[in-house]
Amino acid sequence: MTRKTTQLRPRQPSATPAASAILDVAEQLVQTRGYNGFSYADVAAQLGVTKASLHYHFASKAVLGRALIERYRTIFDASLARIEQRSALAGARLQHYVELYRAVLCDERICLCGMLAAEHTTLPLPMRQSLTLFFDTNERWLTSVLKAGVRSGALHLRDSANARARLLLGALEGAMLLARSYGQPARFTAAAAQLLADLGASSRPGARRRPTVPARAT
Amino acid sequence: MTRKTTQLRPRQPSATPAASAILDVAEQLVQTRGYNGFSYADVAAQLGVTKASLHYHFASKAVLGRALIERYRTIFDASLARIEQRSALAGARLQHYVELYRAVLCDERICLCGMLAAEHTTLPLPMRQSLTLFFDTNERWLTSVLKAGVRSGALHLRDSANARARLLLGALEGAMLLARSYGQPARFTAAAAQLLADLGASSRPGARRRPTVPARAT
DNA sequence: GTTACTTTACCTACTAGTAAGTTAAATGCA
DNA sequence: TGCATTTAACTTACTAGTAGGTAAAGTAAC
Repeated sequence: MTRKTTQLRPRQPSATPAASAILDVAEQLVQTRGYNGFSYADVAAQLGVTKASLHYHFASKAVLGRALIERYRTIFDASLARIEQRSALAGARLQHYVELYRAVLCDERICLCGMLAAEHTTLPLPMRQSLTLFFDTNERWLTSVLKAGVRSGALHLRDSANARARLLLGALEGAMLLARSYGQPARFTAAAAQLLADLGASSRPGARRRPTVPARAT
Repeated sequence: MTRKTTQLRPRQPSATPAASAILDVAEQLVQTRGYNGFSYADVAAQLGVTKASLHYHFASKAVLGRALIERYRTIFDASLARIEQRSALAGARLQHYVELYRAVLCDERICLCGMLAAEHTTLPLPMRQSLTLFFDTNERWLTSVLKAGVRSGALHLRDSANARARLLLGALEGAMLLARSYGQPARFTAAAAQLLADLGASSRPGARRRPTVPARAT
């Protein structure tokens, strides 16, 4: 009698090359078609493997979905850290933040978490929790950048930095949504430029609306 | 030989009470779970009829989906017309426009077309076309309201009325998305208030930022 | 007795998920 | 070093359930 036959679960949760390839394909599918708009069969077909093989790496679709958000958030966090390293000014940091979104959109995708937010009510609890974590992280980062911008005099807010951060986050997600459904990434760029201009930040990194130090002519 | 057997399609496309009940249920389902997140079985179960009965009224899911958007747009258009009748000031009109969205959100839904925009790539062509029509209509209406507001001096825009209309539309859709996934409608209200304040409109209908008549102290 | 509507009974395709067998490489140990 | 044993990484072949959709018969009212 064969007792210990198949036993799922690889050593490292999702860091193996195969698992990461699955995540790549699944991510693209969720960002274009949504969580309810793709199946294990789609992923398997694109990778040229069987569905069962996917189940070996990610026991269920819910587990895969969660891993997707976790990885997305990790990579996003790293991008935010890089922005802080490379740019000191609030305006430039926001500029680069917008650029993160633009890159996604130009790949004919929308933000993974924006998409999942739409499907929120149909998602398993762990996915909903990870989702909130992603938005919270973004909100906190934006809030701190906005606060710094206000302190330095580069930005001018009517309302609290936190409220403005939430507005920005939602507005960028919404702008992506519409820009993609029109197939016009420029719609997103235009919206983002206005949102930043509303903060008193100019649309080009380095420039200022009311420079504290006289701007050097080139 | 039975020649003329079952022949689908009722006289009036979707105006019968039964058809409109189907649309009601389907609309709620799409607004909460998405087009790919509900099935004919769900609608049938909620109405206590069979799936086949639904197919009599709406031959396919795509047909139902299109009818959903068309009806939504018609009703939305009527609401916009009513706003124009009842309010003359741009600020008040925008206020009421926001109120349309808020009502949807407080019903634990998001905008039908915002949801469908997320699922855009998976939708049949007719639905995508109707969707664009909805957004175009909204954009035009907002543009005209903004233009009137600028003319009257009630609003102040840095950019074109059209660009600002697109921003508003996207920002409101995005704010809904996030507010619902947090289960906090107040997040939407806060975002909307800021968006209107950014136009130089105050957050309460009737009031102004720089009143031409001195404000009465209470 | 036709028109409007609904049901029963089905179909095919696809969904997530599972059980058990296969292969190739890593590992334990004589 | 050589062979046995694990184990990671799959595959084949299947499950039960659901998806959207159809054919034909039944009912009820004008």
